[in-house]
This record gives sequence, structure tokens and C-alpha cells, in this order.
Amino acid sequence: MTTIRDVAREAGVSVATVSHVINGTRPVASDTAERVRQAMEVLDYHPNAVAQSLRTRKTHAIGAVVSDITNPFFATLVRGAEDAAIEAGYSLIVCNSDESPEKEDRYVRLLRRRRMDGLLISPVGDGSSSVVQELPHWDTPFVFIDRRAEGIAADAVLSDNVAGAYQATKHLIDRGHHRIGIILGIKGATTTEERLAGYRKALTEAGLSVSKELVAYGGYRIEGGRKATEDFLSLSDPPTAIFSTNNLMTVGVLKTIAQRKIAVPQAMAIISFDDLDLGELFQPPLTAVTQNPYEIGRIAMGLLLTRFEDKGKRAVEEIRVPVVLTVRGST
Amino acid sequence: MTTIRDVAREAGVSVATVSHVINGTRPVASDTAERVRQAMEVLDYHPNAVAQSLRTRKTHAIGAVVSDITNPFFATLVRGAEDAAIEAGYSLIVCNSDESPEKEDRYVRLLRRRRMDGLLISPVGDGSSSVVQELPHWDTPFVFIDRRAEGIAADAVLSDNVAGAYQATKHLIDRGHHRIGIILGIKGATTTEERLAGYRKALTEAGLSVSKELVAYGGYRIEGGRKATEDFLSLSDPPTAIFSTNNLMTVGVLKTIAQRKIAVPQAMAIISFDDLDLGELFQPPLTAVTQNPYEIGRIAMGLLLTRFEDKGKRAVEEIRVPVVLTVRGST
DNA sequence: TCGTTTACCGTAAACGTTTACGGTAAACGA
DNA sequence: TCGTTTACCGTAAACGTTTACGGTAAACGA
Repeated sequence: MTTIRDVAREAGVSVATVSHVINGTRPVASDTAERVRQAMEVLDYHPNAVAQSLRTRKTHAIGAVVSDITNPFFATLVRGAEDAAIEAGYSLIVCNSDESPEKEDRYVRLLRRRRMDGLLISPVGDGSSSVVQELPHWDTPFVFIDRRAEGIAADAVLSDNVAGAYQATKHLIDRGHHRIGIILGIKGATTTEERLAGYRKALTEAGLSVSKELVAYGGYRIEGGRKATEDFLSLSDPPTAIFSTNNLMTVGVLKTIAQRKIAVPQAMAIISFDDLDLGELFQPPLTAVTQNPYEIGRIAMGLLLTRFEDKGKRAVEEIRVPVVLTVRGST
Repeated sequence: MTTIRDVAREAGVSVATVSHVINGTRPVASDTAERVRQAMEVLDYHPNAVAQSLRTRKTHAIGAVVSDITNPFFATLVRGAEDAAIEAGYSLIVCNSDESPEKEDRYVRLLRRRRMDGLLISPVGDGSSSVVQELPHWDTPFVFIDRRAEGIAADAVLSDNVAGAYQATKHLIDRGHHRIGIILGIKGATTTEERLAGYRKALTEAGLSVSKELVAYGGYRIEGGRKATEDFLSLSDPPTAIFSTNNLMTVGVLKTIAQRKIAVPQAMAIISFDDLDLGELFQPPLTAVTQNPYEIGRIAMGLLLTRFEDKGKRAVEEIRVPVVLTVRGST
């Protein structure tokens, strides 16, 4: 690989001059600048970003840890972050925690060793015992996405979970349902706690009680949704509606309902927090609270980038991205 | 941030010794090693990977450029690559070309500046006029994924496109269809050319002619699938079956067919190259040739990693990952 | 005409590691 | 007992940039 030194020699100038024409960081006579550019051309020179990073102490890279890029929700969230990053000259390194604290720990430390300029994190669980708790003591700005860790004052960009869950539940109540099973994700995760809160609020507001047997946890996985559904169905007095609180668990619900040939929405109404990609093509089309992961990613990245300027510690922000209820045939 | 120098001072040894206990690269007396480890602990020292990269000329990072991480096919391909990378101590930087040659160009050059140890590339179109053509002249190993550029001898991990398309077409023919519309992606891309070849082979083998009006191009996008379907439907003698050659275009097909309330498979049979995530939940369930993107990613990364050892130029490999026809209700 | 400004550019240190080279003292061997 | 091996460790250069500091010659101004 050719270095700045080679270019300097070829152009008959110093490395300082080459650097300055590359970065436009001090005026250079136009003919020398031209000579330098030609030298770069003939030598096929491309600055070594690693060396630049070492010297300037900036990597222009952001690390993101999400649970699984394969989940369309996170895929489009990451895409939003990526687009915003690239626009600003940053690259994104994505890591999948798979909801495992160990992996989360490993990746966050890896990202630190790589000296990321900033981090986007969707903590697993409530992040109470994880590496996330150390984060504020490092000097790396970070913002929470989708979920936040308890007890850490940091920027966060999240869906409006309680409003969404409230709307969904109220919608079911309005449709005449009294026994509504809710399938939550991981105990402690802000998303599940907030969605539970919205569910509760709607029920109590309608004078209905929150029955313990109708609250299940599915770990935000397909299998969990399936299992919870089975459990609901084997209740002596099963629910007439199921509120599944993420896309994967909804898949589990739909699969077992289809398998059991249960009529939707007659025998069982179904609503999902987080829409499925082709929800409208299902039979019946799926009613869902649709989130906006792309915007979450974009906004979070934007917020993170502003943190690079104001070391002056502006107050942390918690931004709520609105969700909307899309009523279709399953309720 | 604390440096290796701080640790050396704290432990009362030289930086060389610290480096060696970190990397286990030469024997160190066990008590000094212990002192060093303690010093690292109290100073909360974490090696600077940027400096390491500069010195060792290895970044332990791989760049991947795919068309869009939001497409489940690429999301799971990337996931496969990522898992294999992490296992081997490498990180992945993902870029989305959005099928735009300009973006592809920009990202590939960016990845070069960042001195990636290797590249995974799904070239846009046939890659004939793109930066991809320069790749062999750089010193960075790379492997093609999903598609390959023409005229470049390089490793590639691809789906068995002609066999898959052949099976799909033959399946339709066996079901009695004579006029089969095929929706291809981007002219020149190996995936579209090969899938076209499989389609042709099945037709001619059955003594059927390949009619030009039944071959459409949808750019691998939802809109393209929709448009092609409309065009097919407005033909004086429309096809009785549609073969869509990627997941997104299939979505377009399904949406317009549903919208027009055309009975599937009675009035129109539908088959897709690349399954949809919940294809079985559709009405009717989708018949598809299912690929294995996770394996493509994993294998490609594995292949790339082996290239780091053998600078001795083993012959390039082209690996075909098998596909399987999943017959469901839409045909 | 001559001091001062201006336009341009170069030298060398520094970023934080790794590693070649070499040095010292203890252990060993005959 | 004394040369040689062995076990440990340190010094300093190098990876490829950026940038503070300073220097020279031409232009300027009174």
C-alpha cells in the first residue's frame, strides 16, 4: 500500500502539505495542490483511516448492539441508523446480543476496544446487572434504542409503548372483549413493563380486573408466543382475545391458532404490538400497533451525533416515537 | 483513556512486557505477569484496537456490501456471516448499496480506506462497470455472495439458481401450465440470468416456446413485481401462472393479485424464488423455492477467512448452496 | 529603501501499540 | 571453577497519519 510519504516524494513536497491538500486544512498554492493530487492519482493512494483514527482519536464508527438483525424490526431500525450515520460520514458496526447478557457484555467491550465514537444500545432485559451499568463511566456517548436500562440517565429513543398498548387493549374492549390475554416479552425490559402498564390502564379504566392467568411471558420469541397461546387455550376459561406484544411472538400465536383451526376473529381476536411485514396478506389481515423502527434508528443516530459536539452536557433526552393502531380483520 | 505505558509504570515493567502478557507472545515470570494483570485491572485498561491495527496491519474487520439489510434474505445472510466472523474474532461492517452503483462505489472505497481485512460483496447488476472490477488489483481478499460479477475470477457463494428455477418452472408445467410469466430482477445480474436459464431449460425441455411477452423485469423491488403483474394481466392472452424470482417482487405480485381479487391458484398460480417469511400463513400458502441465506453468509465468511492464511493462492472456489422447492397451496 | 506582513511550506513529535534486537543474572555442566 | 546456556526482561524503532511550530521569500507600505 502506498503511503502519504510516497505521495510526498512523488509530488516533491512534504507530508504536511499532502495532508493539508487532502483535508483542506490549510491553504496550499493551487499548482502544488494539483501536483499532489496527480501524485495521489498515479500512485493510487488512499489514506489509511486506521492511522488517521489513531492520530485524531476519532474512528468515525458507531457500534450498535441489538437483539437480532434478522428481526425485521431491528433490521429497519439499524437501517435508519445506518442511513443517518453514513450521511454524516460514520460507519456502523452491528452486533447481535440474541437477548443474552453474556453476548451483550462481550460485544460492548469489543466495541470499546475498537474505540467506537459512540454506541447505540438496546439492552437485554432491564440491563440492571450488565455492562450497560458501566457505560456512563466511560467517555463514550451512547443512546438507548427501543429499550432502556433502569437507573441510567442517558439519551433514549423509544416507541410510545404505554399509549400503544393502551390503544390496543381499549380497541379490544370496545369490540366487547372482557378476557384479554397478553403475551409480554422479557420481564424487566422497559418495553414489556410499559406495554403491561398500558394494558392495565385500559382494563382498569373500563372497570375490568387484571387477571394473573391472562398475563404470560414469551421471551420475545416465536416459541414463546406459541407456548403462551397453548397455555391460554388450555385455561378453564380461555381468553377471547390475545394481545401479543412483539412481532415474533405474534408469529407464534398465528401459527398455533392456524394449526388448531380456530376462527379469527370469531373464536379468538388477535392484535399485535409491532406489525408484521405482510400482515395485510394474512387470512384474516392482522390488526396491529405499528411502530416506526426506521425513525427510531434515524433519530437515535441523530441524537448521538449531536452529543459529539456538546461535551458541555446538555440534559439527556428521552424521545418517544409515536405508534399507530392499524385496525384490520383479526379483531 | 489509560495506555499500555500507564500499565507498565504501575506494574514497574516495560511496555514490552505488558504487551507480551496481554498477547501471550513470549514467556513472562508468573509473578510479574500477575503484577501486570493487577495493574490493568486497577487502571481499567483496555487495549486500543486502533493502535494494534496500525501496527499489525490487521483490522480484524470485514466489510459487507449487500443491497438492503432490510430485505430478510440479506438480513439472514449477513447474520450468518456475522456469526462466523465473531467466532473467529472478526467484526462486520455492513453497507447497503440499494442496487445503486454509486453507493456501491462509495462504500467499497470507504471500506478500503478503513483497511478491511476482507470483503463480502453482492455486486449490483453485472458489476461490469463498477469498482468491483478494480477489486482483484487491490490486495484485499473478497468473496461474492448471492451474485457475482462477470469476468472476475474470485470466490463466490451462490444459490443454485438454474436448478431452482428449473424445478419451479417444471413444477408449473407438471401442473398443466403452458403460459408461465416470469418476473426477473435486474438485467445482467447473475441471479436473474441464471434463473432465466433454468426457466428456459424447463420450457424447451417440455417442448414449449419462450415467449418474449412473458418475460418481465421488476428490478428486485416490490413495485417492480406489481408493475410486471399488471402488465401480464393486461396481455391479450395472459399467463396462467407467474414465477416471481425474488421475495420482494413476490410481495408485489401477491398484493396486486389480492387487490384484483383473482383466485389463486385457480385463475392464477404463483410461485416464488425465495420464500417469504410467513408464506405458510398466507391465503393460500405460498409455493416457493426456498434458499438458505444463512448458510450462504456463513460459508462465504468461512471461505474468506481461509484466504487470510493461504496467500499461496489456492484456486478460487465457486460454491453452490442447494435450494429446495416447497410446494404449498398457491400452485 | 527597508522593516513588516503575507503566502507557502517543511520538520518533527505524537497517537498507542508490537516486536526485533540485545542485555543481565542465575543456573548448569564438565 | 568457569564458560555456556537459560530465563527474563528492556530499549527503541516502526506502523501512517495530523498538526504545532517555525522558517523563507516575496509583497507591501510609508
